[in-house]
Amino acid sequence: MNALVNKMKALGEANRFRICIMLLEGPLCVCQLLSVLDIAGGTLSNHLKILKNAQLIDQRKDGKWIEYYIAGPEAEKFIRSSLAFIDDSAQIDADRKVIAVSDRNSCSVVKV
Amino acid sequence: MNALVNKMKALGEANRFRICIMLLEGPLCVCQLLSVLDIAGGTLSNHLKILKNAQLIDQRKDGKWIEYYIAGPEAEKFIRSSLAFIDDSAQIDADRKVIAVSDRNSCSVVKV
DNA sequence: GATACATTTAGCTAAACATCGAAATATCCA
DNA sequence: TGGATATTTCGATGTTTAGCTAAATGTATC
Repeated sequence: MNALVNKMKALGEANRFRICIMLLEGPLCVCQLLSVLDIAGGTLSNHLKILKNAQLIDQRKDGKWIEYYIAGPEAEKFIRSSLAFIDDSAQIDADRKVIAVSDRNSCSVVKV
Repeated sequence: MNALVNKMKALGEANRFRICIMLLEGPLCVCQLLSVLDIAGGTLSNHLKILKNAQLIDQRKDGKWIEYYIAGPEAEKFIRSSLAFIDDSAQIDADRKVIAVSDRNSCSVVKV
């Protein structure tokens, strides 16, 4: 039961929820996530650690970047099943649009 | 999205999760829940308020007691869908056994 | 109305958490 | 090697949360 409760707790925060939904579309590096979310790098790193501890996501190195992705089929099923209960998808739709055109080669961490 | 995130956050705590699972079996009064959970009455009352704010449960008066129950079909679907992802159901099975024989007429709030 | 039981509220503490900014670490490329 | 970019770690801070106890409120029954 506790593993499930941890997953729920991990998804029970708006930024982390948005991260997971975005990762359903495919792997993303930290700088891409950062370009969508309005939080500091350190904060994002912490959220990613929480999601990883809950076994919802995992990471791999890809050259200069670190890619995050949904941890596995079980995690994906769990996150997808939550989509059925979304009341207002405006934020999610907006995130998807940004991510769709996001390019890791041009998302400077330095915010203007 | 936020309503869903609130539901997740509400279920992302072990005692509250257990409460919801027990209520799937049928309405229960506070003293019955109290006889299962190892927390103080004030703490339980607070958890119930959080679950109610998340629109997962609701309450009604029944004479001397206050009955809590799953808020509606949507809430029930949401909670039930989580059952598919439970890793270890020992706690839940145990709770169900206690609740099955629980009687609101003989569950004194005064703990011995 | 007094008493017993059920529940909530209030006031408190300690732990957990979200956040920031800055420093530290890692990688790539010129 | 050095500069640019990417990411994590660290220390600090304010907020939230779970928990307790005790007091307050509500209801039923004698």
